[in-house]
Amino acid sequence: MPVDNPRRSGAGRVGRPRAQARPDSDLSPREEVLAAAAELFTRDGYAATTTRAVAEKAGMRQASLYHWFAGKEDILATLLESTVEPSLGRAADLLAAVETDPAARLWALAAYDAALLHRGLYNLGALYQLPEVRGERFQGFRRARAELKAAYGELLLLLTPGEGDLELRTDLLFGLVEGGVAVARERADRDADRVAGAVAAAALRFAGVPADAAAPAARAGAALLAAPRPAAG
Amino acid sequence: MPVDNPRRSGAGRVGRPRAQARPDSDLSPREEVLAAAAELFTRDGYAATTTRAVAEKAGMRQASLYHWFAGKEDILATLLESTVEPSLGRAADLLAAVETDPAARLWALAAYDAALLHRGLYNLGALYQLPEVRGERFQGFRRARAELKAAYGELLLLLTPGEGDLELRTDLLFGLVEGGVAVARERADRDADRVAGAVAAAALRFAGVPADAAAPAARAGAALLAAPRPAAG
DNA sequence: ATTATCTATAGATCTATAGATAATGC
DNA sequence: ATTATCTATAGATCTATAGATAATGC
Repeated sequence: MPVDNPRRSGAGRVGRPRAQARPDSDLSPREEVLAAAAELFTRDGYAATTTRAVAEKAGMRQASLYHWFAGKEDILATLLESTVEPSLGRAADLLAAVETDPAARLWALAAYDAALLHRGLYNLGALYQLPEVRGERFQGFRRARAELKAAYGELLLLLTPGEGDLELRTDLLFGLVEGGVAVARERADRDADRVAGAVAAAALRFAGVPADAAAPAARAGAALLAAPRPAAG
Repeated sequence: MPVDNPRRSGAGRVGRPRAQARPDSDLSPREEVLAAAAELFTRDGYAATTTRAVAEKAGMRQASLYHWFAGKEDILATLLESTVEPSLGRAADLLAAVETDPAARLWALAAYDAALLHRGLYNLGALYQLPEVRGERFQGFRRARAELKAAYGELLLLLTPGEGDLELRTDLLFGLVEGGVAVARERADRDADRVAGAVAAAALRFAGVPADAAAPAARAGAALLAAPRPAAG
């Protein structure tokens, strides 16, 4: 089986050289494939993207893909997992910060998550809807996404105790973030931070945070994101 | 070219009989194809659904599809258009009702739209994200959807005059409805009206409607939907 | 004559595997 | 010996077209 982090560049790479030599990319071949796939999947759609197109964009032949991934689904699953994980890590930190105003924590979670969905190559938000994602290989991703949603739910409960239908309201809050970014992303001229701030403000209103409390909560939330993350343990 | 509404059932249908006779369906062959495609596209995804599967579910052979539609894309475009159009009609009525409280009108629009997205076979909300939808055949759909979004924007402007960034906030409101329904739909045990009510309530909060004004606005909005639609002028 | 269907199939892919090859590692 | 790549291709589809056929309409 291939090693996760082979020497990335320079002379003296193990293995047969590529048919099309390319400038050194600083990425491992595995990462090159993921980056290529992320761009093509989001631009052209998962089903419409061929393994050949991914491989060529990554600088290798179609068959070489299979040295790094079990198949096309494996690539998608890896990408999806890598998109939720950072938000999930943040969510854990924010849930643990029990002394901090829940409104600030919700602002921080929504802003972080929205910025991640918006930025980078990855508008994988849209891919969540894919029926392929129902398959077994995607269980890890689905679990992580459900956990992230549950974090929104916990903060929402702190902000609106006593209101019924928490589960449905959690789904709508989560849908606001994912769907809001998806629609906002249809215009190319917006930067991630602006969208993230607007999404986070909307999340606070959704959670019933009064208008005069919103601005301080946003400031506190931004400060949470700026601070170094607490060490695990 | 085929006629839009051929005799739907009974003995004496024009044309060669189907290979697999079926109980009369009350639908025209065209409608049978659309119903079959709607279910398969949303269940298995557009790309993963073959023309053969659609045809067989509709009770005809694969090639017979092409008598009614120019191709697979044509079927999808027709479906998408038919999903937005009713909401668009409602939106026009609601924008014209200038004497009515904008909060009630926004409630009505969001609830109607959400219920439509949630109900029926059609969770075509998810298909909006498809890269195929960028093609030329989908221009009509895209225009209709943009017009629907603009209606949300007009009501939002009435409710929050003076707040900046109206365009981005409109996108987020629209994303809240589409995305909220998409996530809420992941659980099968919710009925459309409950989801629609929750989405509409969230839309009011998003638009800054104060908590004590929300319940009356919801009642007035529901009344708007219950009343017969005004005749076109 | 017109219509709605059918059967048959050309042509175009696309994924994944088999097996060879050209580097470095030891 | 190990690794990362390559070339070649089997096998499986899938869409859309060509042309025939079996009803009703007039």
